[in-house]
Amino acid sequence: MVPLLLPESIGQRSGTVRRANLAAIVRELHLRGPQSRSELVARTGLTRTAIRALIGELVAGGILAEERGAPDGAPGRPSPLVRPRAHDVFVLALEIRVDSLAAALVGLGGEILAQSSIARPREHLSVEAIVADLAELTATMLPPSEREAPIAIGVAVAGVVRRDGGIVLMAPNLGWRDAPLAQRLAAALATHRPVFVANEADLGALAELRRGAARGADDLLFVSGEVGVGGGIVIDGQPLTGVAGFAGEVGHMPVNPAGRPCHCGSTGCWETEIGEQALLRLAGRPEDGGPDEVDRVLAAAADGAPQAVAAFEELGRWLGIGLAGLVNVLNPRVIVLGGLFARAYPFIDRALDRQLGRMALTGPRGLVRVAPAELGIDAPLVGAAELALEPFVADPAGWLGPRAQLATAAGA
Amino acid sequence: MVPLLLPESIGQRSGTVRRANLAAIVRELHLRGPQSRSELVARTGLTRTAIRALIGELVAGGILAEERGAPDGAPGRPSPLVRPRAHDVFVLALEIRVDSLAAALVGLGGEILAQSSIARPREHLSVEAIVADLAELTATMLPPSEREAPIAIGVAVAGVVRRDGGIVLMAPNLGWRDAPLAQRLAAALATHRPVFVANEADLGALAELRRGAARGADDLLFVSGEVGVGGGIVIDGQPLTGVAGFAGEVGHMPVNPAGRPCHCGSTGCWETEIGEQALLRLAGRPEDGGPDEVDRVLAAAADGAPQAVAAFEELGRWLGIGLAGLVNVLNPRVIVLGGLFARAYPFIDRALDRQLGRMALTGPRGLVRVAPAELGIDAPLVGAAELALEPFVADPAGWLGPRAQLATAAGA
DNA sequence: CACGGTTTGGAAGACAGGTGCACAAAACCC
DNA sequence: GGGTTTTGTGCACCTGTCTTCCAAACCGTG
Repeated sequence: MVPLLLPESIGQRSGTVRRANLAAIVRELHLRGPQSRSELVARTGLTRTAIRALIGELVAGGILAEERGAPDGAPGRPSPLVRPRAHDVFVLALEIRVDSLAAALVGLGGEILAQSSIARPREHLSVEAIVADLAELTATMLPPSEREAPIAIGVAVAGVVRRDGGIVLMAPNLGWRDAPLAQRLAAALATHRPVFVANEADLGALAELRRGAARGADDLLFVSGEVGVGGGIVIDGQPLTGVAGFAGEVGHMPVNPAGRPCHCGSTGCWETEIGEQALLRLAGRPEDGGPDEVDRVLAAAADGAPQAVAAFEELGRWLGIGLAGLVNVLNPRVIVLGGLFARAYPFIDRALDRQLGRMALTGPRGLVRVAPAELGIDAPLVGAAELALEPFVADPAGWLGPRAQLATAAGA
Repeated sequence: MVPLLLPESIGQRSGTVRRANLAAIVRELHLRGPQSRSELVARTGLTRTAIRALIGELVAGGILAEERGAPDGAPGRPSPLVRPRAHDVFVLALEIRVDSLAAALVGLGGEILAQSSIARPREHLSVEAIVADLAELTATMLPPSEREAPIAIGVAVAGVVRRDGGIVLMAPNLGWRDAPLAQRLAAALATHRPVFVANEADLGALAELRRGAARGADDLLFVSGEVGVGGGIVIDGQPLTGVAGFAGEVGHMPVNPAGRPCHCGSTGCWETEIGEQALLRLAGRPEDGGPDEVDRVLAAAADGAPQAVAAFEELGRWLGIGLAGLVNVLNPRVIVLGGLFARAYPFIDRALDRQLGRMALTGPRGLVRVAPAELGIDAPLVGAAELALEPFVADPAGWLGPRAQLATAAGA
């Protein structure tokens, strides 16, 4: 797996090596969980001596802890187990959903320490109102005295976010345009910790890649059906944001120029064929019925109601058409379907595969793997935590304080 | 710009630093041309001392040369000019075109040292026959005694190439399937140098990014119209190959499910709306007329013939529809149009922009930049050279011999 | 329960490679 | 020709990993 953040300068100095090695150890533990020292030696290719010094520094810095590993019956001196101190190094993850707000505290290593959510009226709300609600929600998990305890804050939002993660350029469902969400949120939370904002589908993709259905892969296409259709692309472990943050807006890929007008101003967008409204239309229900109607269609399909089953088949067919285009452009290893598509997966499965087989160029060993999401509704929240943890994981040396003493020096 | 090749092990050792710094210097000179030593100091952020030692090693290794820079009127001791020794470090670039074969010798820094091509009958030809012709073509530029002089060989081919660049999985125009081109070519050229094969559109993209219309950018979408429609995607300086090498096959993106059958077996592929045959159909000419008919349509449009002009407008419209989808998925900084689209650019320009404006999500400052290719028919050949040079540029230390003496040691 | 075998942690010195500083060299300007 | 500026050069120093040797801790066996 490749670091998300690139080195700042192209010239490397000696210190770069140590920083890279500290990062390699922390990333390994973050992604694969606690390991023995000697496992880390094997994985990084470094010597025991080097690993010892690096881990010593990270333990002294309060980032990792070492403990006696469980005896495993193997001969030889047992190697201590190294684990991230999730309760000391953690982030606050937030998500602005269509009809709720969610928050979680997530520690290094991915452990969810606390989680909560509140309902939100499904109508346009100002940045100020939502930010205030998020602050209130946060207060239920984090007493005011610990406002600065999370090392960073990550936010998932259904909208286009500028590449640097500060400003929400466009969020149709919320009616936002050029909203300085990061700044407002920092003020409302009364924290000086950095706030990182990103698109919910991009973060869902990251979450499924690291902790969900695509664990182990490093290329992924994530397509999630909600009110609209969002997409997230990960290439070589890096989320693809695009120049302006628009990448992955697969819902507005034209698939049917003779089709219906889309609210984005274009015609025949994929979203108009596979979005929530398209499903309700196909099922002969009121298009604006919202999630309740969708649930009813799902229930009907589960009961075998012909119109519902047919509606999902048609949805699956259009899903396959769009995915075929994306496969031919991106050739990903895994496609993960989230939101509505995950819940409806058993009903769209066959039509989707058939269409994909017809239209996608087949690789040497058949098609890409298509799988429903594993993390469900929490995917973007988990992704927001990963986003917020990323700068730390990519350079833990920066968090070791002005000059953390080496373990050896501290011991003397 | 980011190295194309990733480090092998996640643990960094001290030696890594020197290798990375040698690579940084060579890459800088390769991409931006000859520079003074002090410019390199400024760009890499390394100290004069470090740069001196590194350049000394590269000069001693025969990779770079230092010479007195031209006096520029600035005060202070003049800094020597460092340039790549293009005549000592060069590659052989080959391209298998629809109706010709092309070859070039390209030096480090991108200088074309020699170039030639021969015609090829437009019919299916075996790997053996083409490989033999390529060897013959090569012999006209490179005497047998210098067979091993190029440090590597790069080949551009219109087909899907396995990610590792050894095997052509599928080349419809040539009738190949799982063709071991790299191995056969090495045998025919009687060389032990490595042979790298890649898709011509991917290489065209790389070439336009580094030496053509997208110089300076590091994200690019390249779409080229030939018999079929090929595409190349570059993200953060890295060509996107996809898991199996299929990435960038934009020609087979479905854009019109109610459209025509495509030779790939699917229906309504972009290629069926914007390929050579589509143009000829729109212009009311025989679909199988080939390049000569295409030239006639271009000439007619230049004369203002209504049917030809209308044909290009319709082509531009469909080009815009597909590009809008790609923009919404990839959000690239630059789109470069090659082949037919570059030649027809003045006639498709307006319709394309109009359609793109209608269907693409607009970034903060309007749309992406769309530009015709600069390198013309040579783009894939230039890209093949870049491909072949890449391993060298990414790690020149490996070419410095078992143990090249340091300049200081050599001087003593 | 003592013993050897095995695996791992620990400490000192070697080696690699970039930094910083003082000084010399080579240009320009007046 | 002297002063200024910029850059190359040599040397001591710092950071950081590798190598080597030894000690510690666990297993199995007699």
